[in-house]
Amino acid sequence: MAETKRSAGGMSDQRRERLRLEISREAARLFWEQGVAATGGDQIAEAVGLSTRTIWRHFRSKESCAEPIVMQGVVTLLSVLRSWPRESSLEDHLTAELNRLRQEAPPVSHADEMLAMQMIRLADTEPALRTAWLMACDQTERQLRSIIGGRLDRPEDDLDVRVHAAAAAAVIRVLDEHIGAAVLSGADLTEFSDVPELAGRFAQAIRTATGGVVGNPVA
Amino acid sequence: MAETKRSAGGMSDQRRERLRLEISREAARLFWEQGVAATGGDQIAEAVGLSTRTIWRHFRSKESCAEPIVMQGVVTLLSVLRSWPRESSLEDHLTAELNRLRQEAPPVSHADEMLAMQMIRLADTEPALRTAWLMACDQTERQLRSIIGGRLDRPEDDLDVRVHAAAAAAVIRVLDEHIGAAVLSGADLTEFSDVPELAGRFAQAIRTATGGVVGNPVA
DNA sequence: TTGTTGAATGTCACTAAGTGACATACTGTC
DNA sequence: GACAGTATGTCACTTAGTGACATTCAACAA
Repeated sequence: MAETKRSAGGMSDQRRERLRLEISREAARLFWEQGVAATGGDQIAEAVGLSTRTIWRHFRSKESCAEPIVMQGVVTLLSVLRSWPRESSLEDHLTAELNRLRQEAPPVSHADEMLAMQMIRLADTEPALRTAWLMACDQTERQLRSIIGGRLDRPEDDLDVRVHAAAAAAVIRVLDEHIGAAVLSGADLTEFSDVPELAGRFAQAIRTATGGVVGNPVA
Repeated sequence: MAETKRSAGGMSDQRRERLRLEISREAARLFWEQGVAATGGDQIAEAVGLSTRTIWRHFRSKESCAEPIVMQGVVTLLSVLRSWPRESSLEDHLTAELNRLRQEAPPVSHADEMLAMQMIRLADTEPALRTAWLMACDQTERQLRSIIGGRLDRPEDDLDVRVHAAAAAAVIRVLDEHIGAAVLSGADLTEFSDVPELAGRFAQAIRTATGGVVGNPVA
């Protein structure tokens, strides 16, 4: 299990995150295969090869085991937004970056993306998982605050920044839910393989939800 | 405990909601006074005068006991929006209705509003309560879908309608968090007693978040 | 009044989520 | 190789939450 080195003062954040993700993968697989209620902490622990006690050291509750894998569904978009240079428009940057990622090694595996979509789907009917999904989106929103705050040269706890971040996070969530549902229904995958079109939809939605404040290049 | 009559086929929804609210009030009070972790199901049950088993018949989890009271923080706005006539602008309708409510009997007591704010405040540091708050906002969003769908003459599961509803719900949530925090910090209550100003802020935020689609009168 | 019916509640035993405490194993440093 | 600190395992324990069945209560009918 030891794959990465530890830095001074405890387990490195990176290693901790990797482990959480590993647990999350197994938990999500079990949730999907047999339902949340039918999956126990013992079962998750056994699947990942740890003691049950250790699971609860890394997650505060059973449902929250789904959060990291569900986050994988938005980390790509989030990291792309973090590298958004001030002189580019949202559409241009998104299109360029998503195209680049399509060719290079993808940052998140296809299997993980499927698991994330399955969890979001389950969240539609299982209240326990819905809380996990909403908490993941809440994290997204907090990260968007610093991104948008930086872009507008304002503190990230500024009210307007928070309002814009919340609106942006909300539309990203709905689009994610929509795309996930479509993919899982066996819909045409090609519908979402047109990168400029997809990037345009996200960009346009964010631009609209923030009243045009987030989208244009800034001086 | 019997206060309302039962209609055919079980407890009336109204009576059920009243009971849930009553439980929620006691739970919220205890959560605020001694923390969520230190409050047990038995304690909530005793405070409201029911058996513990009955608490779990009405709520799926301890944290969810906070949802109804937290919802009270937005029901007023939501009911005002539901009565929004097509020929009015959002600003006009909000101002008129909030003014009317200020004079007539308020639909939700001041004590309940304080409890709601306290729960939202706690949600900032207690993950367990944050899930309850986010779930309450999720309910708000679903109701906004039908309101916005009706206004735009579109089905409520239409993608654009869902996107607009999500953005609107998100900004309402942030404004609520902001106002709640300000009130609890002992800030000037008069800052929020200027009805036209307050209505204008909500209206403007919703209008912006929906790209101007929600706000104007419709033919 | 009395009997009947159906839903809400109470009681109690039980499962499972989650924690505290302490022993052990691992990992990097000297 | 000894040392120090952290992660993990083990086990007892608390408490959230459920299932099953008895009881109470409100409405309605005879």
